[in-house]
Amino acid sequence: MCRWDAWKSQQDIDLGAGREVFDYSCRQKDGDEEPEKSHGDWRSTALQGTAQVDGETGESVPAQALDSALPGTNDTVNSTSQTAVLPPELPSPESPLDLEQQWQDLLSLMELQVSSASSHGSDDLATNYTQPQTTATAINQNVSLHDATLPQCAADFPLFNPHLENPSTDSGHSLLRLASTNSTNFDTTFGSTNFTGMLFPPHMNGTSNETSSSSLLDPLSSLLDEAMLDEISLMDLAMEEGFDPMEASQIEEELDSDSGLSLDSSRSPISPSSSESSSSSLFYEEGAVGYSSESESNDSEEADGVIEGAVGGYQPEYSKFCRMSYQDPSHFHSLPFLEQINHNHTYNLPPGALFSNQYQQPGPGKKMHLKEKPASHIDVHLGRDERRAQTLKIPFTNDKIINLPVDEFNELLSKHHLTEAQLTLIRDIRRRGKNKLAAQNCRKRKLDTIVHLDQEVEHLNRQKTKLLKEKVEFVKSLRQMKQKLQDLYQQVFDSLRDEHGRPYSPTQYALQYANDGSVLVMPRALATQRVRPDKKNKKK
DNA sequence: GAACTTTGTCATCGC
DNA sequence: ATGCGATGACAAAGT
Repeated sequence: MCRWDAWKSQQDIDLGAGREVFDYSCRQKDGDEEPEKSHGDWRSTALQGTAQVDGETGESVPAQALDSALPGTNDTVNSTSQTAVLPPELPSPESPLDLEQQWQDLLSLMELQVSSASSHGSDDLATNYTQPQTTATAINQNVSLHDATLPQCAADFPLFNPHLENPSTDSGHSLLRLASTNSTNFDTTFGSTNFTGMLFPPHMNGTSNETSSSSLLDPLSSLLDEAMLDEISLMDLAMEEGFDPMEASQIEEELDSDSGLSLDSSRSPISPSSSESSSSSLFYEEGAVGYSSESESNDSEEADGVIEGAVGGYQPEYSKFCRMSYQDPSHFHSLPFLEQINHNHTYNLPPGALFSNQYQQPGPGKKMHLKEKPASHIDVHLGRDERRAQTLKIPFTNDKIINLPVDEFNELLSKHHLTEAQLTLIRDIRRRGKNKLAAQNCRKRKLDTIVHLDQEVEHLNRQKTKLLKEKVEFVKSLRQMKQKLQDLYQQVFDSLRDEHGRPYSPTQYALQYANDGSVLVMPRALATQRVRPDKKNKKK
């Protein structure tokens, strides 16, 4: 600043006499550059809609598991056949993702079964369930529940294999093994959780209710009630944060179009209605409008035409090119846009824009002159180099000084016999002029980078919304599956009969899923005890 | 007149 | 070593 002040003072002293000579023609900006002003409010709210997520769940059903669980016959509780077979051969939950997938599979599986049962198996179930089976049920003797049967229901509810194992008799309690084909299925599916908690409804009065459902499937409940519901809450929150269902279709279209970065028209750089067009528009409107006329005037004055074409990209057409290029919103969608920005160093000013001649002054000083000295049109700030050049009688224009290539510039200097002061000034003018352009380019690049980053933010927000929606769908599926599992449990339990053909009391007995995959009917008092598969196998 | 933006300039860095 | 572009920082002018 001190430097500047000193210099300016010097300028005033040196050039004071010649001010009115300079034609500080007003920058066209005064009249025409207003559009460039606005940096568009492209930061508009992030798109909140999202593509519809396929709500279908449970597509890949472990059919073999169900099939094996669906013997279709009443050879259910076969006491001789050891381990009852409950076959859901679901893969081990290696990860939460796997577990989720298994849930999906199980859900679809159940849906199939339920539909099947409702369509043709209900009657059979009713009859067969009351039909005492000859096959011994896998009942633990101590509870006097021998010969518990699991009739036809097994066929309709493959979750429980009809081949009930006759549990060990030395356990001191009756266990009705309903199913166990292998030990890798259900237990692992449910994270090695003792199925007792899952399959022991508090009251088994034959009707499912909410209380029973809540306590029926503890693992499920934990899954849903803890993690999932939290996530639902998150989703709800996300929804509240601005998701507008009305925009969903629109956003969906955007996603479908694979645009990914489609811009709001209101933020389009070419939007004429927006007083705040995008920054890019600002840039190129500036380059085109703010300096094109100056370039034209320059053309008229630069008769020799040395400048034109001398410096690559400084043709007058360049400004138009830039403007047209960046008016196209498509340029905002891809990296080539940025590449263009980064490599096109000509999109700021035409060659003659700044120093077309010593009498033409670009720059903001015009307005000041209109206020202060409309007659002189002197721009103290931007015109100093020109004034100094004229004072030192530099024999060529500042335009040439700044824009000529190095070789031509040196050649030009060699052609003239210049004093040291003149050479110094010329080099300063060149340095400042180039740096001025560089600064303009730098600022434009910076703004363009911001635009691009903002678009990235929008895109990521859309992705986030989409994923949250998918998560909601998954949670819904889990809930449905949970309910179906509860219903299935209820039906299976209700269908069981002891050796006297009487149903088990839901208050005294419950189904328990052992670690080895078998399902047992055991007293509720023992339900809380974890069934050790190794011991059970020994009992077999 | 304060606050903010725009623009030019300088210093510095890295190529 | 030199030139040159890029960029942060600063200040003046403008809004």
